[in-house]
Amino acid sequence: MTTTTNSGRARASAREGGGRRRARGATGLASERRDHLVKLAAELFAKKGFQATTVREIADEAGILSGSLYHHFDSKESIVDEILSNFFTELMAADRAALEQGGTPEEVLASLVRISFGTLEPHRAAITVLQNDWNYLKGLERFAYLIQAEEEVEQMWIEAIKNGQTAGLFRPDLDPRLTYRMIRDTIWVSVRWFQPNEGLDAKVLYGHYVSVLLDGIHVH
Amino acid sequence: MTTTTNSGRARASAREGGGRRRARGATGLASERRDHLVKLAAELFAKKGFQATTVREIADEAGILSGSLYHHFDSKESIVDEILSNFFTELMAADRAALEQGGTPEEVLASLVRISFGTLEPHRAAITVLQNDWNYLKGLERFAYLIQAEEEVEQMWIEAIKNGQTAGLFRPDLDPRLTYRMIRDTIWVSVRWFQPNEGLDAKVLYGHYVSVLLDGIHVH
Amino acid sequence: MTTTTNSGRARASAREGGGRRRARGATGLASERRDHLVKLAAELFAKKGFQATTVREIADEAGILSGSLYHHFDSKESIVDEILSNFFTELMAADRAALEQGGTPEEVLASLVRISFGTLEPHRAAITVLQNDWNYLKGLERFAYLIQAEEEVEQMWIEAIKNGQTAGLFRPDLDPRLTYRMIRDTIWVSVRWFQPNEGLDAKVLYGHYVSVLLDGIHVH
Amino acid sequence: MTTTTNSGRARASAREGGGRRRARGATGLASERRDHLVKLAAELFAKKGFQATTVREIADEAGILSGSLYHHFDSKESIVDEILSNFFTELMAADRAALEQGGTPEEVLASLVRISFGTLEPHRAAITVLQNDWNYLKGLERFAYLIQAEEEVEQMWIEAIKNGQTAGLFRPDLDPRLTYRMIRDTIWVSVRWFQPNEGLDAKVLYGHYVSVLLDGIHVH
DNA sequence: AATGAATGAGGATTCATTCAT
DNA sequence: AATGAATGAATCCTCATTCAT
Repeated sequence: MTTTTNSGRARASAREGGGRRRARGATGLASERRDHLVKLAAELFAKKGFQATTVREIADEAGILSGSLYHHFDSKESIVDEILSNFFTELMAADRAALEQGGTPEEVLASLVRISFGTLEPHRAAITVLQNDWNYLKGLERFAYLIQAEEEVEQMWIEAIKNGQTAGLFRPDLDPRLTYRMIRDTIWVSVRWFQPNEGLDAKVLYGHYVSVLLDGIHVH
Repeated sequence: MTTTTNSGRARASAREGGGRRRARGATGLASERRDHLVKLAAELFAKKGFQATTVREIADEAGILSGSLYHHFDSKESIVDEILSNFFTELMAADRAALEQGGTPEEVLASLVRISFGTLEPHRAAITVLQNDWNYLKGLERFAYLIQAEEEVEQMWIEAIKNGQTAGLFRPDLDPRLTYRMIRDTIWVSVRWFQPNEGLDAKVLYGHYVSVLLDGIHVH
Repeated sequence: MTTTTNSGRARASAREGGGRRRARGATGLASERRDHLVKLAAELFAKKGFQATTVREIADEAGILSGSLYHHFDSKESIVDEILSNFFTELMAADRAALEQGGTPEEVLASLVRISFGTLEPHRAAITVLQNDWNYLKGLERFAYLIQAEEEVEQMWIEAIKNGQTAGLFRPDLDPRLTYRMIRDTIWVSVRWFQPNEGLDAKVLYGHYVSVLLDGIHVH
Repeated sequence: MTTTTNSGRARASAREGGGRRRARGATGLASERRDHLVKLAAELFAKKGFQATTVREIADEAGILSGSLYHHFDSKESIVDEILSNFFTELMAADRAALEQGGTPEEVLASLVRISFGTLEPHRAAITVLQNDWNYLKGLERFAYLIQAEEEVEQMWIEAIKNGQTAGLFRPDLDPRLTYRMIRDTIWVSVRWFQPNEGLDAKVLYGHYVSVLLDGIHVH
């Protein structure tokens, strides 16, 4: 079991070798305090970026001194690790379930899209960090597992898209991988500007995006 | 005249009152040395991120000492400023020209898309920085002008899309603003993974994206 | 409450909005460590000047690393701020008390002079900094409050001198403001060369100066 | 002959060893350009302080690049050296002349005071630098000669004061050295706040100061 | 007489992290 | 669980000075 993540599911390689702090209980429940701190940090990371957020700012937000954070976490990286692995664990579990449940290719693809949109609000911070700080984080060995997780997700989408093409539902001239990336990017990047309030909620955005992706902007 | 930008066109407010270094000559041509340094820095910013790139790394790349960079630039920020304003100046000039040239709404929109794709290679570094570091840079007063530039671009696109709807070419149920953002994001985010070599060049990507955006992935 | 001053009394405008470090406890007592560091810094500032004293020198004197100073202080400026505001707070409180206590104009003026001389030893460092580095420090916004403090002191002196003139004790042809400045300068500038040991103590100096100022060097 | 000073008179020890730049012609006339630069630098040193004034600021003021200053001067220090030695050379020459000319002790002392006041305007910058930056400059070997110059001045004053005491004109209970310093400080420190315009000119200030020093502020 | 590019040494400051209490 | 003090390495930037042109 890793020292910093509960799931471990999303994590391809469990970097052991330590566990000096905070093993979670067998029940899988972490301390509320810890979870609270992760949430505070997530907000800050999303707002200011991972690098630009200092450990002191996180501690200030929590009303403690920066050194005290290290009672809960190994490092600043382990906090963001927890945020990101939580997100991927949930996303992949949902994606797998969608594929296992089956249905028409269109239904499966719609499920995948809906799942992605569904993460936009509960995991807004994680997605924002991924958008803004991935370029930096990907350089750290510790986050290599995220690349593998992302590849697994990609495979699931490509499979769904190919099934749709085989079934004659989706245009056969489209490259499944490019199509996946286009959809993925278009959804996740929206965290940059999408504000769930304002009369534009996630459902409207979802409807609009799915509609364009499926039928294009042309009048047919 | 600002000390950090050549064009000034993209820059809404000329922040004077510092400028002890490096005004460009009346010809509008900067020194070759300076331009070279900007290019080196752009590569590094794109690869490692703005914050994660140290001034020393830029200097090392140029074969000089870090302090010597300050003979050419006021600050690290003024380097990235130059990179970004160059990009926006060119993009906006091209967009404006496309609108002025006119044509059918479809032609205009196609031009805007083609222009955006066309910046992907010459301004790859700028776009990458914008994708990865904007969250940080937007917090700096000095980059407020970029927000205004982006808004002007948005208006041009929205106008083109609306014209297409009025002409009955584009689906009237689509929100022009959401549509613009979807297209913009989808194009620019691709710098994250798009490598122009590999048998997948910008034209193929362009063709694929335009095709999906115009006609959707559905078989009609 | 400011983060850098204990008294706040001498400080005309409380510059809030930073203060992530070091608020003093409710008791108004700073940590001994901090006070010790301020004293060390004061000595160095007095000896070498504010600008010429490096943060590393202060830290060296304290036996810690330069970065560690920032656990206690926001900046080098906030250290000197503390030194100077302590001095002004005390001086002004004493001056106010002297005026409130009343007495003949001569007694009041003598009190003011005695108070000024009395600060020469306990606040030698602050006065030295004021003499040597004021030209630099006055350019910093943060020290604008010192100008106002000085003006309040001037008003108290001028009042005392005018009272003496009204009472027929002091020559009516003298400009109270010029007279004040002459006395003030003459006292404080002496820190430049006055060494309290050497058989010339502050009392002798005080006696000499008061005698000349009151009666002149002429034989009458 | 030194490389940086014309007079050499005020300079106790002629630091040779170079003379690679700017020897003055046998006529004692330096280039106008050089004198102009010294004047510009003097203004800046007086306004901002010696340390706080950068070589680039001086060059900017002269409309040249900072490196170009080194065609005229060895170093920043040699500029201030020229400013200060000019001042001392003139002051000492005048003081010597006053003593040689003789007269009653009162006349001699009055002359010395008048001479000091007389330097306030033409040498305002030098005196200001001396007041503000002496604490720093005195630490530099190169300026040791100023200490000797100052001592010579002190001796002249003390002699004059003693003569006055012997003649029964000045109070015999006063310490001549303390009296000198009091007068000297009181005059020179006034550059800090004294602005020659404003209806308060040097003559009024002179009259006031002399009057107080000679007769005190008491009504007799 | 001046430029333009660079040096090199240092300066204040930041910040993740450690650790004794 | 948390404090308070400190570390140590790095960061951006400054500036007097040099020198080939």
